Amino acid sequence: MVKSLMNDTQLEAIAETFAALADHSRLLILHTLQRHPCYVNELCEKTGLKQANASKQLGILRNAGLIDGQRQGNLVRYSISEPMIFEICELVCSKIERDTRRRFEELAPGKRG
Amino acid sequence: MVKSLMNDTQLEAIAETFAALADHSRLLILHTLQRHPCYVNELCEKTGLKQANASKQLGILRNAGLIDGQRQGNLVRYSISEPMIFEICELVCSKIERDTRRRFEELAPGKRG
DNA sequence: TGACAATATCACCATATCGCTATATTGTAA
DNA sequence: TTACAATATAGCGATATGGTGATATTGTCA
Repeated sequence: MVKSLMNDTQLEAIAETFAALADHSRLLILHTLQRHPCYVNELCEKTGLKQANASKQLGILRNAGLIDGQRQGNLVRYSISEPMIFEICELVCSKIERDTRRRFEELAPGKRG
Repeated sequence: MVKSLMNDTQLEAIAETFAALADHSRLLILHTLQRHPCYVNELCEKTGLKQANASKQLGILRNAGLIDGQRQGNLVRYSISEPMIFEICELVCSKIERDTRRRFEELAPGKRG
């Protein structure tokens, strides 16, 4: 077994960041916050998530250091704290598009799209 | 609830890609394959993963379209099929470094590193 | 064909996670 | 203080996942 350039702690930290991104609801939240910061109730309305679930997912995103929440009286205003995630998502999206196109070509070779 | 620019299928596809990246063992495999393609037994040796587990995780990575496996007689040679993942990992790594440094600064303000 | 090697898959246990309801916490205003 | 609103947390059931040993599959060679 080879000595790794990456140690376990680093790998675990990277894995945790990806885990925070690996959920439909949380991606939806991030996608919503990308347009503009939101209070929790707004987020629930826009995403269709229930309040308890939204709070839970927001906590996970905040723990991962991807978003930031600031109390404003009775409300909490969440915003993206790590714009880098959109670069990442764009890379993934382009990969998925490529995959989809390739799979389509395999199914219907020569067809124009 | 607002109409999303991203539909559920797209979000699910993105989430699945991140899920494939959200595991310590799989990151270790990718990190190993980044240096050069490997046969399964080599991979087991280098990563310390057991054969059954390595096969399982390799299957997940292949399903996610991140790696590619080619039979060569009795062996199967795996290689990265999506170099983009290293761009992604680098972005995440730099974020983690930043976070770590910031946390360190908060604990020991003014200290030189 | 049979014996063997490399890899993949199966069945299982332990653990983690999602979304839910109910409840607790925190802040405002009277 | 009480009443109320916004958010967070607890606890639950259902489901998914990681790692394991055992076994199946696939390929090589005699």
